[in-house]
Amino acid sequence: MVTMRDVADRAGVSIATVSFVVNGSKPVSAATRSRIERAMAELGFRRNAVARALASRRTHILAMAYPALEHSLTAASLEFFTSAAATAGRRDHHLVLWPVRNDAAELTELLGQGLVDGVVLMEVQLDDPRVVALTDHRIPFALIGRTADPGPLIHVDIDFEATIEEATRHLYDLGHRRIVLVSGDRSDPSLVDYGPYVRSEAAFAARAEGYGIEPVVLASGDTAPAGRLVADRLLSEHPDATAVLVLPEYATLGLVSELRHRGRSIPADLSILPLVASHDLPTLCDPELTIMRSPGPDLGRLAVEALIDVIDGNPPPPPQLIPCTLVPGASTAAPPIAP
Amino acid sequence: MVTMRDVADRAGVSIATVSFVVNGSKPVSAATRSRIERAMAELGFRRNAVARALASRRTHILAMAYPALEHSLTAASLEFFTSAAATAGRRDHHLVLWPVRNDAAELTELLGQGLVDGVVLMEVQLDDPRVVALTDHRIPFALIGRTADPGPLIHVDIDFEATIEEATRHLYDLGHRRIVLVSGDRSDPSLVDYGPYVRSEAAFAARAEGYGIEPVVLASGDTAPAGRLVADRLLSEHPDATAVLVLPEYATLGLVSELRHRGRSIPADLSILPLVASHDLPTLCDPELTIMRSPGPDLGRLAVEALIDVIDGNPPPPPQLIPCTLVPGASTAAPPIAP
DNA sequence: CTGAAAGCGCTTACAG
DNA sequence: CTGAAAGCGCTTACAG
Repeated sequence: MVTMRDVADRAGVSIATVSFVVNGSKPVSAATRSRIERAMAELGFRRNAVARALASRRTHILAMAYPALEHSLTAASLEFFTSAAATAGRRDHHLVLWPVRNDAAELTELLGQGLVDGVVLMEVQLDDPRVVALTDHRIPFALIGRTADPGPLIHVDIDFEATIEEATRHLYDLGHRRIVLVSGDRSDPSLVDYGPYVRSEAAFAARAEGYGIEPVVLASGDTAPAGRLVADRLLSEHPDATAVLVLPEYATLGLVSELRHRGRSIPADLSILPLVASHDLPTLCDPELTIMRSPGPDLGRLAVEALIDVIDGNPPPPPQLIPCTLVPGASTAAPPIAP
Repeated sequence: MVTMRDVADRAGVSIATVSFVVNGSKPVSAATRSRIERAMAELGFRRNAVARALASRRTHILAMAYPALEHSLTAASLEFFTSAAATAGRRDHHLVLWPVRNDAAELTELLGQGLVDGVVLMEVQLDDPRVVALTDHRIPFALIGRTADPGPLIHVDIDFEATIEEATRHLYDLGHRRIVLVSGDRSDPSLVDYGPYVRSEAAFAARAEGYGIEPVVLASGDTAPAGRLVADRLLSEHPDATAVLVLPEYATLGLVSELRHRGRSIPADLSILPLVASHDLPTLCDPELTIMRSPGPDLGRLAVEALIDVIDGNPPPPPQLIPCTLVPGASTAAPPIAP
């Protein structure tokens, strides 16, 4: 391994000076700088990140905590990750996906080791023990999502109110008056308290009231089979529905497939509009879906930028709520019977 | 931060002795051990992993290199990751998903920093520059997949020959004599050289010859729309086919959906059998698919165990090839016209 | 069984 | 602009 010592010897300077040019942390004369740079190139010097971390108390590693062993990573989470990683790279940090069980203990264990400078937390519960652990530890962290009362916590999230507003208006303007929201399955213990479901249901209730329509909500797990089951309930319990907003992304697949299997034409008989959709969701269905596109890439980037700002000792940017945006496809149209 | 110094002072011993009990690296008398353990508990001591890494030259971090910015993580890769991470945890290591562009340069950059003790490489090409970079760097690594000639490289992979053999026999025994293999799109520059496609096509050709049937191969990208397109070609170019083996996992979704849309009944008219399927694939389709289940979890575990063995200086276990296993579902049956 | 000390490869006041 | 030196928090021969 080539060390700064080796470079310093070959360039005839002290290791401090080598450090100054490697980090650009202090002015160095052009002459000695070029001697050092040549020595580094000739020796193939690479700064050891572990030693740097110990001396500077910064590992430059950011962990995206991910409950790997609980459930599979969703497409939405992957969008956060990809964009967050790219942003971190641009700012001289590594962002890695770190499997951590969905409770506070394993996270605390990780933090105690001092390997990471900051944490990005996804799938935040309204009342999340991991947020408590992070706060107690005084480690910088950013939420993608938010607790019931995030206060001054650094966070970015989807603006569910604005998303529901635009989605509902889109359907209303097409003429729909019987709109069903398929939300998440709140009986699942890990989701009783899941912000996106809670906030969307509340926003839908408010919006529906504003439009004078009934706010019907069906719960569904986030899998294709669960989506098929909800298609059943939709047809039997709400046969007059003409449009469906869908929150759990994978349920959409089963819902659409089962509705078509039962002879319903989309969008002629029923309009389908997923509310927080990843990039690839539309092509997974036939017809290609109209979606509310998730701002996942933006959220991943903003979360990491805020996090690194705080680590650097800068004031954190204010929390940001970003709505999903309507991307036209072939799954929404006017209802079969004009109102 | 509580350090070993603090613990040593409170227990009235040297930091060396503290280190011995923390690591269990040397015998310590019961009396002083319990004094130290009490001191650690009272102070809430957590060993600093960065200092440990610098002193011991082992970070205990394993990177699963993942080309995040090139394409999204597939369900199959996630299965590797989850199982690999769990295995690493059991053996006192962290396995994290590290976004690294799919060329040698960024990987070399990462290795140079000395942050990781070993690397697990996925989506290995037959001729893979990353393998060269890893070898040159003399860092321990394990492949999930393999190069054209892996030689003594540590690797685990799917046994494509056995998988094709079992899948083809399953269909043949049901009575099928017109079997099409949907393989990957080799015109994609990143996949010209992709082992699973190359090896499966070769194995299928050999097997088909053994059964005296024609080895028809269609190429498809690994997306649902690509799967729809291949359904087109299947019906127009090979209208007499009665069964389809499918390699690109996501293409299966589009293929099945388009075939049903065109009025083909599965499995009455056509049997569909995905060859390397993740756990959740069957439920994404209706009817639920018969699949060749990927041994992803086994491969992830075996790769990490081999890797840690080598890092520990033990002889590496021999390479392992594991076939996919047939999991019955509702997408294969006898062909419509008995042979 | 336990301790003093060197050392891992850097960063960073401090001096000049 | 440059260097000598302390220090980051551990591990690990080496002695006793």
